[in-house]
Amino acid sequence: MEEMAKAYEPQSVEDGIYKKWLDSGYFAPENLPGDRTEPFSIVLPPPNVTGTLHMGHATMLAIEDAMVRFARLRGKKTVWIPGTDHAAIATQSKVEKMIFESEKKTRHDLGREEFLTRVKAFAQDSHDTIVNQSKKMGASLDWSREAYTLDEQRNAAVNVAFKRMYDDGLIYRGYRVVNWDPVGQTTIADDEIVHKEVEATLYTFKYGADFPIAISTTRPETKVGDTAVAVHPTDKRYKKFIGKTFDVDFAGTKLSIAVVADESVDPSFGTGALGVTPAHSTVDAEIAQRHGLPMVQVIGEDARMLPLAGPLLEGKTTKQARDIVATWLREQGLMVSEEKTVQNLSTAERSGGVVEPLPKMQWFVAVNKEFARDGKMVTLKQLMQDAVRSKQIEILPERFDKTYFHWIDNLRDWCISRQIWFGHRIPAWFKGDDVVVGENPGDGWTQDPDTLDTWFSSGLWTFSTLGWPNENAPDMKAFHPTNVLETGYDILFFWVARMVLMSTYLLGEVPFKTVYLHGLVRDEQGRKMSKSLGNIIDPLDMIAKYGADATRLSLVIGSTPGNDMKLSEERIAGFRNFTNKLWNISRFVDMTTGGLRHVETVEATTLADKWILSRLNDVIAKVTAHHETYSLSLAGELLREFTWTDFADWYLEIAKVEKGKDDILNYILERLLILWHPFMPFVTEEIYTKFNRGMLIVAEWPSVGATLVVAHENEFEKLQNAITAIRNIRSEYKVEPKKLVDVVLSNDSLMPYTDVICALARVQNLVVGEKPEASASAIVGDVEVSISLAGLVDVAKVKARMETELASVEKYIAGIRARLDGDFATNAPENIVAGERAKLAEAEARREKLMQGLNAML
RNA sequence: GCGCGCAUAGCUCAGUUGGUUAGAGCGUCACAUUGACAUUGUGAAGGUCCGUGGUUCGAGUCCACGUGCGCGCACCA
Repeated sequence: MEEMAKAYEPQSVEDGIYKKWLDSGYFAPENLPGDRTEPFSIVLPPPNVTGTLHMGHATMLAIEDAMVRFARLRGKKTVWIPGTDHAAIATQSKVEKMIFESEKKTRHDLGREEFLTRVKAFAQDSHDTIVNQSKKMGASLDWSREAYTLDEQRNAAVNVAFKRMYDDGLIYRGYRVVNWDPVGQTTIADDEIVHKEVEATLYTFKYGADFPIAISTTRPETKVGDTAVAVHPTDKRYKKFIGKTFDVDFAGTKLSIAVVADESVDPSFGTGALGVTPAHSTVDAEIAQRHGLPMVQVIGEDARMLPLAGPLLEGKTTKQARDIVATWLREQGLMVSEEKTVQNLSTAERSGGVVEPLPKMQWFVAVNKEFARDGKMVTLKQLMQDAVRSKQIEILPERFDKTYFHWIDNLRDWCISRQIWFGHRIPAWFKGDDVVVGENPGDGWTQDPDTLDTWFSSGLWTFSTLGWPNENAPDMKAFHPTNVLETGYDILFFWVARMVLMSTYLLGEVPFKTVYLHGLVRDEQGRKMSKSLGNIIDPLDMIAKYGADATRLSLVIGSTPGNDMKLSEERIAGFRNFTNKLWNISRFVDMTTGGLRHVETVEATTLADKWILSRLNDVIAKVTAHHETYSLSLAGELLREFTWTDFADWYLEIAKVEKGKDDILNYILERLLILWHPFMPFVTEEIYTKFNRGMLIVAEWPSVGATLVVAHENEFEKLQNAITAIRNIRSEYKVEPKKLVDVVLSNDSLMPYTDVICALARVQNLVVGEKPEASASAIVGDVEVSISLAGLVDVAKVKARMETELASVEKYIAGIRARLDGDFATNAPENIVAGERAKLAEAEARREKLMQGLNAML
């Protein structure tokens, strides 16, 4: 038997253990032992192949792995599917940036094919890093099922989904105002926009001297594209102009401006009149549509003015054009006022470019269009709402329900085409004005050059990873809908909502039953971790320094759904101490019981045994329940409390003086390792090898009630006091506990504590009767030490303590009495009142004892 | 503007459906430490549960209003 090292060294064992798991094949459900019928499945939110994993990913892996390992230990047919996301725009812009920095070339210099080769190489690299990091974390992912949002199978799924939606009229092509990112040279979705506050000037002016209404704008250069002025229908100032059209000469362009009435105009803002630029504002485009106004595009894709903007502005940047128009207005005497204001500028999340709303021919998913489903007319929006409203999907924490509904209520058609190269090519083919969606119809047809929004393929993730579009794929039947989707709350809309859309539409079932939203990992001061702040904690560094188990614990314990978490290296170091504690508990049991071994059942003979075993049962029951409701943090805290305080600090101490506990120590330790395994898989697996019971990853979760014993609360307190007494005697008199053999009780002032002393005697294996004698003694070993307890206790201290206690008991009694005298006794439920009465009786008894003791001391 | 959240010990946070003496970790202080544990133990101090009002026999928990902070969405033309 090899002795365990004094301290646990994660670095020397973790890689070996992971390899052992891989070799066992247990990450794949078909290899799991036993006859498993109940499925448990999670698909990993695929990390973007844009780089490396950060603490957010580590949190995701730690939480999901805990869920998955728990399910596996509970005997479920468990699978956790890994994968990565091609993250279209994010990846393409990153590679573009890198290529430009090193070679000063753009993607157009390289050409589509060469550029895509470069992106693929980069993505492959990132992928390998991510996989390696996930393994370091101990993630029990089924690598045999690994998927990639841009691989062949997923592409097949995308094409089928696209065609089906197109055939149902839910995907359409339309000339609409979209968010154009002039830097990335692509359209982006509404939720890829980031608003930034910037200073701007609000110009108020008239289009021309003869135009009767003044308007306000921060973007006068767009006004060359105006076709109307909108006012509120009830606005008395302008009522007389509604329906009229004015021709004006504006900054070198001839404009024809109609005055229309629209409810959406706020009469109290500015002049109460809104210049309508249908081509360069989504809001204006909607107004224009309502009134049948023409759309004039004056800004191009390069964010420069088009010829239609007139000779004065053509070719100028929007900023230059703005100044030109402002100057022109001042010169013409048309400017009414100029004031500083704060403008919320729309920028592209990825490229940082200032978004320019432009009309473009794009592909859209219609979220408000009705289609037939099970004989009823529904919309995609309704499907998304119903899934959550009907509780088929439960969101944790619940409050995100509201956010979810709020978002869907405001949802507009989803623009899914992107003018970038990296991504799923849109499966649409053109020949003149003809369009075919699906396979290449043959010669003379050209495919749409655009690619799909990355979230289109991500939306299919729960089932594209399970073999869809083959609906008879065995994994589809076995594992869909998945049990949990665990992800950060920041992508509730981007991703979660779109998965609900795709799954309910394409499969008619929800993609998952529970959504567990974890918080963001922040630094000690609550700031986001970022490169520029230099406050990033790298998971790999932490694993190297403190071990994967400690890193995982720090991310799971103390983290509740939906709430951000502050993480510091200190915190991780604290959990490293705990992994070491568990190691040393095992080391102690190993050394003192002659080696770790499986014990099937145990019998509780002493008070301490009954207590610790009843605690264990309680912990098993509660930890199991917490896992089932995904309250991982609570489960972890409970386990830590039990392991450190109850088992290590108390029971192990008792075991040092009270022999014959070898079986119970082994019994509890083995079960403790299983209970801890979901949270700290490495150290538990390593210790478990000493039990010679095969691999812990497929052990059997302990059940409650194997040894159901109940110890009275009071007895537990006595034990604690007894242990304290041993320690005090030991330290004050420098007596080794094993040689303490005689206890003399000779002072009446200790009467209130005779129970405690009695318990102490029991722990010491001293023989005592029902009522403690004034003295008790026994001989252990060959040394006899005689100690009078009266001499050990500072009577003044005891008296003071008793007096304090008496005061608080009096107060407590008064409180209960007051309640019982009031309406409480008649109005509260009987069992509650009875409980109060019992507490009162108990407190009174305690008071009686304390008073007796105090009297004796006088 | 619309919506959501948070406020509990010095710090970070738990606190399940209201049940009556509010908990943990870290930190602080005191004591102990030849130990399975360099990473240990025991104990102590520390709280008007943001404020005000309400519902209730009973409120940290439910309701209303207020204050402070944070987040999401939309946007002002």
